Amino acid sequence: MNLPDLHSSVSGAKALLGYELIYESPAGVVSGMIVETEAYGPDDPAAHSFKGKTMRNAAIFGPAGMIYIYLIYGMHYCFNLAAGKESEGQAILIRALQPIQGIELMRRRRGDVSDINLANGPAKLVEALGIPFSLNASMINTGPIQLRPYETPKQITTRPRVGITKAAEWPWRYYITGNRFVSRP
DNA sequence: CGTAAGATATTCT
DNA sequence: GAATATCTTACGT
Repeated sequence: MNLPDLHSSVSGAKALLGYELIYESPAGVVSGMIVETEAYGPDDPAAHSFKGKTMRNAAIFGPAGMIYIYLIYGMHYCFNLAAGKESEGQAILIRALQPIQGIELMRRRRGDVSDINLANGPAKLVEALGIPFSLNASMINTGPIQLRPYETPKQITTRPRVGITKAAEWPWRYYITGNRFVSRP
């Protein structure tokens, strides 16, 4: 297997940087290098799993490598991977990609934006890759979504997570230092 | 450069 | 009724 170390959300968030995330659909192959992630849970008031399992978040409680896709603000989808042991409720949010394959397809899906803006945000990358919500609760590397090593980051920057109010000071956001495709350097 | 508003599903109070 | 792991457009400095 080409899976990174997902034994916890924090170690997985760091290990995923530099991996290539690939989605193969009938429309074509699109992929990008993961340049920014955030860790959620366990015992994390900002995590969707904190208040227990619901219909929406059940995939977080699956085995490491299960895909969790959720709808936020009624409009945007975000892509996560479950981490840790089954039913621990840990997840890693993929926040930004550097486009590699299928850039023309991404441009068509994202509309009239500059290349830097194709996938430099959690909802942007889902739209750019064209990942459908139907892949929620499926496993990475067993279906159309694949992960493989691409590049080893030279340096990783650690910062507080973006867009949350609970546990906002926890430094669980990681990105490749100096990469231009990070959402908020 | 900056701040503000709008879209609107799911969950919690 | 209010908040939320967001993005885009509009408008003020």
